[in-house]
Parts: sequence; C-alpha cells; structure tokens
Amino acid sequence: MRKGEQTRQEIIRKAAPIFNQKGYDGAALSDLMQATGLEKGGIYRHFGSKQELAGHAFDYAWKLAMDTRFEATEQIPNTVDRLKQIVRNFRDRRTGVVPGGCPLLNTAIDCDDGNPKLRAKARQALSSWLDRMQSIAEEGQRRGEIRSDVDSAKLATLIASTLEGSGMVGRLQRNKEPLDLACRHLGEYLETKVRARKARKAKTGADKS
Amino acid sequence: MRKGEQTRQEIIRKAAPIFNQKGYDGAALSDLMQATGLEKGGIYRHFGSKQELAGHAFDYAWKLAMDTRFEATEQIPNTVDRLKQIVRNFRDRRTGVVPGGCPLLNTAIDCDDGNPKLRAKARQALSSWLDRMQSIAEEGQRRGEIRSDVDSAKLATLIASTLEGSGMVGRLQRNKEPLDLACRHLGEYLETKVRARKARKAKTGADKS
DNA sequence: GCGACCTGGGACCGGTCGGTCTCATCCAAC
DNA sequence: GTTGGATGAGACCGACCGGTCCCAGGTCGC
Repeated sequence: MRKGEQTRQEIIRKAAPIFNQKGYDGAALSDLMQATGLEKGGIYRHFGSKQELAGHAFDYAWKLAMDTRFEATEQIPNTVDRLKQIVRNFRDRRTGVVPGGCPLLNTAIDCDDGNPKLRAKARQALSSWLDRMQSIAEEGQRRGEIRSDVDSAKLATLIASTLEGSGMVGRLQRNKEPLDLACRHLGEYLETKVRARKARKAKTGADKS
Repeated sequence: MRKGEQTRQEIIRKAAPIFNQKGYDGAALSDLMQATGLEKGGIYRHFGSKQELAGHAFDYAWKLAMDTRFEATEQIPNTVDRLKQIVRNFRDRRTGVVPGGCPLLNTAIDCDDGNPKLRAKARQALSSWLDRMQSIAEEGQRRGEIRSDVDSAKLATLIASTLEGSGMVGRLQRNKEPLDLACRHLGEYLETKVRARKARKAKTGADKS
C-alpha cells in the first residue's frame, strides 16, 4: 500500500507538465510513459483512465500555482498591499511552478469544447482564485482600507482577467513586458481607484488626475 | 479551374470553426470530412496537408475577427473614440464571427508547445492587431487627441491583453460580465489617462480623482 | 460534341491511439 | 522464511489517425 501510493504521486508529478504543455489530446500515453519511466500497465494500475490522471494532474498543477500566487501575502497587514503582492507574484514567481504556463488558461481553452469533466475543474479553479481575492477585498472594505463603492467580485474578476490576458500575450510574444505592463497598470488602479484615502490629506502624487 | 477554387474556399470556410473549436490535434480528418461533406481524397486534392489547411482556416477566421473588431471605426474622427469603439466591438459584435472564441487565443494556447508553423501565424496575427491599434494611438498623438506621455505600443498591448483575458474568463464562466467589466474599465482608462484634455476647463466628472 | 483534364470518391496504408489482460516479481506482514 | 497480495512489464486489441493513390465521372475549352 505504501509503495503504490508513492508511485501514484510520482506519476501525477511527472504527468502534470506534459498535460500542461501539450493539452489533454496532445499528451499521448507514450509521452506519459516516457516522462514517468513506466510502461502502460504501470500507469493504468493507479488510474482508471487517461482522463482521471489528467484530472489529478490538473489539481496538482493548480495547487502549485495557487500556492505561488498567494505566497508571502498572508502576513501583509494591509489588504490593498496584499492584492498588489498577488499581482506581483503572478509576474515574478516562476520557480516551482509546473512548466507550460497557467494551467487554468491552458485547460480552459483546451477543454472549452469537449471534455466537460476537465472544463468543470478549470471553472472551479477559477472560482477558487476569484473567491480568494474577493475575500481579501471584502476584508479590506470591512477594515476601511478599500473604498466601499468597490465591487469586490468585479475587482477580483478584473485582476484575474488582466493578468491571464497579459500572461497569454506575453507567452505568445515570448516577452515578459505585457505582464509587467499589466502589473503596473493594476498597481496604479489599486492605488487610485481601490485604496481608501486616509483622511483629508492626499498621500500620493498619483491622484493628480 | 473555377469549380476547384470554389470547393477550396468552401472547405476553408467549413473547416475554420472545427479547428477553432477543437484545436489542431482535436480536429480530426473525419470531423473535417463531415463538416465539408467531402471524402478524404476530395480534401487532400486542394491542400497538401492538414497543417496547410489549418493555416488557411486560421487566416480566414482571423480576417473575420479583425474585420469585426474594426467594424464601424474608420469613420470615427476622434482617435480615442475610435479605440473605445474597438473595445466595444470586441464585446458586442459576435455575428459572422467564426464560432469557438477568439482564434488568436485558441491558436496561441493550442500551439504554444509544438506546431511552430501555426504558432508563428498566431504571433503574426497578434502583431497585426497591436500594430493597427498602435497606429490609431500614434495618429491621436499627432493630432493632439491623445496625451504625448502615452506609450502607444504599451497602450495597444494593454487593451489587447485585457480584452483577451476577459474573453477567456467570460468563456469559462459562460457569462459576458467579465467582458463587459473589462470594456468599462478600459473605457474609463481611455478617458482619464489617455485622452488629452481640451484646454484648461475639465470636461468630464471622471477626472475628479 | 469531342476529348483532355480537372475533380472527388473511397479503398488502402503504416503508425499510433487509449485501454485490457496476464503473469512474473517484489515487498511486507507474519 | 514463507506466503499472499500489491505492483509493474509488456504483449495484445480494435479503433482511428493523417496521408496516398487510382479510377470513374464530371467539367471544361475547343
């Protein structure tokens, strides 16, 4: 029972980059066999189907992505600063993440037509991301750090959309400028439209217009 | 010579949605045969390979997308208003467009690893879109409608990234709100950070902060 | 109206796909 | 040390993949 579970986790770990890079159809059993060093029978002992393995691989990749995106944010006291750190994490933190770009973006596009099981997973993953950012925004509003007229759900959606879109453009151009651009744009937006002003006194030069 | 060319165009027209929805690998010859009503031999008479057909199908889909996105913009005199119309077109105009979402986004993700030919096409398509928006921004700067401190290339990238990201999120959620949100966000951004102020007098209430 | 050629059908090809099954081996509890 | 279940190898399967080719029939220019 022990060795088997170990192998199972190893398969998921090794399979995740394959699925993330090649997509569900593009990732052939032969690719997975090569990546894991196992024969077909060895893989199918632990998973009932390719689809099942793909599901676990996505969960694994997404967990890593989420952990990375929220890394070093828990201890930031101010919620706006926390959101800004999330934005920066998306741009900067690359180590440890499953290769092939954002698993959410990849899976969403890959499974948009056909493969409803994986699509549902992607949808759920998006929700989990949005919910977590929304919670931070709501906490900020309760604490008076974020303006009360901000719609927390829409803010989360805007941040996620902008980051994912920039990630896609940057990946296509093989250039990190779009991501950097989005990062700065969102940073400015958070400062000027989201962060509550302290009192009467303006703090930053950014509110000049 | 006449009938053949007609059939060829018909194949491209019918194949484009298949490739756009299922991706390159996912679109099997059998799917294309069903969509076109032709047998394998009939298709291969007009195209040397599946890849070649996919290339033409992408060009066709992208041309339609571009035409739609820039529809009703040429005659808008003010360049900022023209950019705003492009943003609105992305959200609103759906008729006549190849089903399956943005061909650029689909192809970029589908071909990110493997299939460099198609990937190059996607990259070129992105450039053509960015260049066209950048040209509008530059024209606006020459005419004093757009602030001189705006980086036209970065503005184009920001608009494209935001729209594509929102389109992806909206597609996953099967909900047009993200796109609407991005649209309004970009509209506000264009008004407050891009459009040149007329003179001394403030025109909109938006510049209050 | 004839003849050449353009067009499309469909049998056929080797390769690979995801998936199954059997059996030798390994490991771990006793 | 023995033994029984857990484990993984690899042959095998039918389906389907992209691609080729030849031939019948339709479509043209003349």
